[in-house]
Amino acid sequence: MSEIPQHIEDLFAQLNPQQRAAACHDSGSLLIIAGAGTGKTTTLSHRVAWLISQGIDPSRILLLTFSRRAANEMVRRVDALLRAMGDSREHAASARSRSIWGGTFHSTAARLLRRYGQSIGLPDDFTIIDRSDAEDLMSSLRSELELGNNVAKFPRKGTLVEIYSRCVNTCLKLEPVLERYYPWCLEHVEALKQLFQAFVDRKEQQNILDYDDLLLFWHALSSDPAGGKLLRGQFEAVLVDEYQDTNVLQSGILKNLCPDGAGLTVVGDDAQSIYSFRAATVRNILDFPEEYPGTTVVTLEENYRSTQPILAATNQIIDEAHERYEKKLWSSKIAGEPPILVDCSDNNEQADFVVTQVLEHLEAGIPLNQQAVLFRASHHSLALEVELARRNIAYHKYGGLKFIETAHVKDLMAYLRLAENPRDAVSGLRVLTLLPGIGQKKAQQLLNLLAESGFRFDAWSEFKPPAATVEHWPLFIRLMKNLSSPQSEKKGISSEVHQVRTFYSPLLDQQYDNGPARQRDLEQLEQVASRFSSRMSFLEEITLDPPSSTQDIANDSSKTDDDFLVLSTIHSSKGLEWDAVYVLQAADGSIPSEMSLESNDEIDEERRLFYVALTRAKNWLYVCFPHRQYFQNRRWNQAHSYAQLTRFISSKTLPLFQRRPAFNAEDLDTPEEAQIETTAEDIRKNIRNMWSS
DNA sequence: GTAAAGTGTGTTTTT
DNA sequence: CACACTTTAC
Repeated sequence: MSEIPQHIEDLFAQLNPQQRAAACHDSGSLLIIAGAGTGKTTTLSHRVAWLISQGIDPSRILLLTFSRRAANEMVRRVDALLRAMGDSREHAASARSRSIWGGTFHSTAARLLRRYGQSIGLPDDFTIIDRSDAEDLMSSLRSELELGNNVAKFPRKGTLVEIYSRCVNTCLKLEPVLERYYPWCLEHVEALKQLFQAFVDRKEQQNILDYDDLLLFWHALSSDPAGGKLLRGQFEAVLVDEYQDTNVLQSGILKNLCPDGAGLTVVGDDAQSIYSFRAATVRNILDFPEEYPGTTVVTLEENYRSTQPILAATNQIIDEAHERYEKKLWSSKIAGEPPILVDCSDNNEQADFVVTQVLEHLEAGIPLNQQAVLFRASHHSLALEVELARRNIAYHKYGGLKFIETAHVKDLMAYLRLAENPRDAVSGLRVLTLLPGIGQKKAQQLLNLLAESGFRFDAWSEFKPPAATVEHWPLFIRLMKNLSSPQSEKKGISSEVHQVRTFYSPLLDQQYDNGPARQRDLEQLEQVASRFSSRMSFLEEITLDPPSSTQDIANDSSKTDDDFLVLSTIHSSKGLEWDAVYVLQAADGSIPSEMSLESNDEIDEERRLFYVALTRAKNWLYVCFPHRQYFQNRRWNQAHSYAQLTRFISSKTLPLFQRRPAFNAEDLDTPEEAQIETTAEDIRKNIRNMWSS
């Protein structure tokens, strides 16, 4: 460690010795094992500030995080540090921190490929498709090639993309992937090969890249002798957050960027690896020291987040994992409430309990935004959402079905994407089949016509539309021509959204129910669009970093400081923390998920997931266990079974919790009104069901 | 031949 | 409730 000037010394004095060692490490490869709540973000931002203070040009620093939000937060903190370091040029400080390359692997890939992709023969005007677009493409190729027709158990489109994606991200061939993860698909190997081949070809023809391609081409670019040199010349320091959730392709990219590890810093926690379904491998972080000999390993174990009673429980839970690397988190916050295991009769009572407890904390001065409800699967929060709506409590839900994935939003984006890239037949097919009277076949003919004309929408004027299409057809052509005219760009992207909306609104009302609500979504999208300078950047941002909740979109610009409760999947809660945390559905089958019981590896990952959920809590932790589980099945409407407590609260863990029922007996007869209301509803439901088939 | 309406089945997590 | 597949309508 080199000598530290006094004014910088002061800034780093607030770090603990391990954090400080990490932040001020020299340029050799560095692995920071950062347990939950150990000040990872602080350490990483100090490290970036340190590197800059050592004379590294910020534009030659690459900071890879798992979301753009995390990247922005990091840059903000670096900025603050640079100012505090007394950079004489105040403005210079923020300009410098802004020039840092920050973002996700995927968004960074897009940026780099637009700049340098041509050197490996990739056009710079590609458009990017998301997961469901990839599924649509896969599905239309499947029917085009007539694969899997009349064949039992041919994988569905979602599974097809999953298999394909896993092959790409693990860098494995099809057969081993099938054997390991999809053995029931082995009989279709040949069909799959043919299909995936066509999938690759088609994406090339259409000048589109999917999520996997972004990594794949970045990897290819970095492997190329010339391309690799270019990228290595671009970056002097590379820092990676959440390294436990990277995959083989991503670690390969890093290896190409920093072959001997010089300038490379990775941060993560093997106990929080929860993305193996996305081909992330915990081996990346575990084997890092062998991959880069001479690596300095720093372990952060002092937890600044949770109270000791909460840590005692979470430490015990992670201790029981099959494979793990020893570290023991400790906290100086000795005193505190024990975590509470709440017995609920069913998920309605669970919802009731959460709302009651949330309000109690609110009255005691804990704002809603310092409280969060976490769950394994998006639908686990349904009953709670109903209750929150009924009692007028504001909430934001993260994870699950995103705003951007709803059909009407996808429709609108497809018009814009087709205008941006007329070769994009996925979007073409989508917008054409929206027109009444046009289905798969006619749409395909029209797309062929478009291709033959050199992708000029004029070509469609020759088409004789069927009766149902007549009134829409000329308007549609005019819309597409307007959007693709050079003048359109000048008027701004939100004017384009407006034009699309004008054309599409009547179709929307016809196509879907709940029209007004959907129309409102599109109005919001128009608002959002006004913040973007070009159609390309709008499309790219929206596909690579979609707003994670519908409410975010509404509030983003106006920054309403309305207080709201956070509802989130555990996956989306990564890296965050709240004063009070409520975990729903701590029952076997939900946590761990029924779907992930095949192997010890899968169960271990579910355990880590539970661990991640619990370690989000600072002061209060409630784990809810609804005893009775209802079946959603239409046929067995009223059926239920009695669940088991999640296996992750073992006999050794249980004593670390305080166990109590959701409501005490005396509480139960107080809210009489509500009591009678629900009872009546139950009776009606039962009566109705007596006559339903 | 093609589009649209109808029927039966299975539900995680996300860049 | 969306998906794959089937039947009916144009």
